[in-house]
Amino acid sequence: MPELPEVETVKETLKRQILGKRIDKVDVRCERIVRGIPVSEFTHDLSGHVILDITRQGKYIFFHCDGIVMVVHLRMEGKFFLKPDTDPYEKHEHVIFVFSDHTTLRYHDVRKFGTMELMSPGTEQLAKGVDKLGLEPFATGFGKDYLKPLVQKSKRPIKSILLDQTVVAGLGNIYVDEVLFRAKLDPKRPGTSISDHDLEQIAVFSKQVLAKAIELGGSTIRSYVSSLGVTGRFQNELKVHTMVGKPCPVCGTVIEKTKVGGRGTYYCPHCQK
DNA sequence: AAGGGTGTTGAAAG
DNA sequence: GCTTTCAACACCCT
Repeated sequence: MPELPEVETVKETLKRQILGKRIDKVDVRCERIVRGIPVSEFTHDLSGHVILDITRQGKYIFFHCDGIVMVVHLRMEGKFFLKPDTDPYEKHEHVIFVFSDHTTLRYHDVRKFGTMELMSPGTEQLAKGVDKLGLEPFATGFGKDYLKPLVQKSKRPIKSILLDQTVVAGLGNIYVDEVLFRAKLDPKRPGTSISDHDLEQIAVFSKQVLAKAIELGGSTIRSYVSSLGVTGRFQNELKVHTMVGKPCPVCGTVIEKTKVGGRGTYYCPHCQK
């Protein structure tokens, strides 16, 4: 369920629920989720440590413990649930963190794409993927001038450029469609064709859309079971994404669905040039 | 009922 | 390099 607003919501919810808890043991039932080190080392290194803080960068979540940092990416369908340790494990609960207070944090991931990796405190910026992240839309310095060389020197479709996490950290398939609709840009336009004014629009709407989505707790589409902290309400604000066949809220033209860079893409063929 | 699609990303191939 | 395609996996919907 991960784009920046959903990950932010998960992070905030987790902070309220598990800060200060001590990990007694970790049960890994799907080994491929743990990256970089053997599972035995992963569980050993986390056991006995207290969760002191939880932070987010792009779509990555950092669990800061005393002496170790766990870097998690939810990929397509990763979710966390807090449950009593007496609850039976469910089918897709692949990593279970058992706390000393007999609660458990369950990592649920139907497709098993999510990742967890351990870093020494202070080196988490070097984690794979994190090391190449571009600026978040809210970061100081994010704006037209930052985007200019990254966008205007690329022939790739503007949508693909904005999905590239080394360019903008945090935008994903939903919010890119929404940003490009508000900026009135055809998702297939090559980066080289994007004007300075367009870049300004992209920067402004990236901030605006993500801020509103965070405020509403992210989006819940595809009727997911509500996961920890993620029963968002931004889906009610979506203007194009998932709206194929519906009228454009601006001009009434029927919203179309196409494919850009292999991703399902919703847009208004009249408004977005 | 097989095939295409799904809020991601990185490895491989061109 | 840069850009595109595809695989990782399980499930849902035509």
